[in-house]
Amino acid sequence: MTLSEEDYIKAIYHLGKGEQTPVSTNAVAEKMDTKPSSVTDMVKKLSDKGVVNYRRYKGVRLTEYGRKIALSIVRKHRLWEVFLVERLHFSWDEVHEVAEQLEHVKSEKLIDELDKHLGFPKVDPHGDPIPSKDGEFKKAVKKLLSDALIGTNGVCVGVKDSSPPFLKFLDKNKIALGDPILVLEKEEFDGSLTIKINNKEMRISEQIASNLFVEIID
Amino acid sequence: MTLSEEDYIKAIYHLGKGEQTPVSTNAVAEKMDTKPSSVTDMVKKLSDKGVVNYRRYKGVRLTEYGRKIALSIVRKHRLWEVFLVERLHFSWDEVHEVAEQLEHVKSEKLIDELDKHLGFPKVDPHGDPIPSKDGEFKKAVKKLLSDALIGTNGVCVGVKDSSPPFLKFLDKNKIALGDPILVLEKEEFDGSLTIKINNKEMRISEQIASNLFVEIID
DNA sequence: ATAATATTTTAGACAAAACTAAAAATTTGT
DNA sequence: ACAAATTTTTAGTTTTGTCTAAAATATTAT
Repeated sequence: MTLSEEDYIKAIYHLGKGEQTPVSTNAVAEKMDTKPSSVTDMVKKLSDKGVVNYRRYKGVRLTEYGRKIALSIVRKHRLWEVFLVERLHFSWDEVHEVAEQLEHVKSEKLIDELDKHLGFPKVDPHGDPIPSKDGEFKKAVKKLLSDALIGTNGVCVGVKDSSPPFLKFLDKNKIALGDPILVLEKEEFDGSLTIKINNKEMRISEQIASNLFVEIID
Repeated sequence: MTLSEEDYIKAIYHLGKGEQTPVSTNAVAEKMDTKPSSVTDMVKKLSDKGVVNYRRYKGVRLTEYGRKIALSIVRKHRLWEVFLVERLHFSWDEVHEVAEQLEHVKSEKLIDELDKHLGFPKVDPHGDPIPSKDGEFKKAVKKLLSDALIGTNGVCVGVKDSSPPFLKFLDKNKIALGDPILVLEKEEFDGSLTIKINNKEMRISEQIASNLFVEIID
């Protein structure tokens, strides 16, 4: 697979929400910042290679083979993201561009050893699950903290609102990405939550909770 | 710089022995496993960009600007090699191909953080020096271990005698290329050395020492 | 249902980087 | 010095991935 082919495969994978639904030419073009005619050309090539199913005017979707390739790219991307954040002091919003490049490096040993080196992480710094070597996901569910049930055990994996005031609030309250969170109580009246984070109980408003993404472990 | 341009720059750099001497079109073609006519084309383009000086039929050499680029690529290549060997359990002869890919990843922060992460290594696993960020080398000198002074810190980089018995000896004593060596003591009487290698002290005869090349860090 | 609109494909061109075959310049051998 | 051999360049193609403009198909709105 060439670099360009891999980029298309990844785009089709993401647009297809992990599979199924055929993706429109225009959608791919938009996502890849290219022209629809270019997409048509590439999609024909990928079809010849058995990576996608394509019928003109009807959109495109990955074959089982194409999905395998997509998952291996996603796996590489997310493992590199973990490496960048955990070992090289990148912040979680700086990693994407670099991981985008690293994901194209070809070496099975490299990625297996990287996985081992990082302790076989299950999610990337944004909380998205990392496919295993054989293409399986640990189905981790990402949801807003405000949507979590009482008793939910999760990991703080992202923010919806990334404005400075909100980030500053998190910082001041020592809430960081990767922190485990347990939901203890939920107030009917205002939707505020009592949570346990870093072994400390605290109460947060509905507004805060609805801007924090958590990943539910099971 | 495109990937291809970077490869040419690196080839010209290496063939020019770190600078100076003009390099022939044929030599570049041979090194890059391509045709001389392709080299001519590319070299013209690089000349237009100010990366090389080129006069037809007279060969090509890097400009000061081109040398800067070459050094930054070499720096990346060698830092990645250190990473692969020290952190991901690659052996020193497996790293080249992968480092060849990683060296093209563009991110200043990535390489600076990697450097820091690895503890600012001065040489790669083959004992070749790693250019610093501003393009300086710690001029590494290669000499026979038997010629090294007490206290010398170096890296094992080659053998003079490459006969099976000698190589077998090295293997049995877990002395491998890339291993760092510290000279602790030198016996007047027979020239035998006490060295520290892989965090283990051992004594080796003058004969062994005079067949092992080491690269001295400073 | 059909005209208007939007999407997608086709056809033809272009740039980058490679190649082949032939021409030009340089180097070598006598 | 000059013919032969070698090296290098030029000219013309090819492939990959892109683009524009125009044609074809699908969707939507009346």
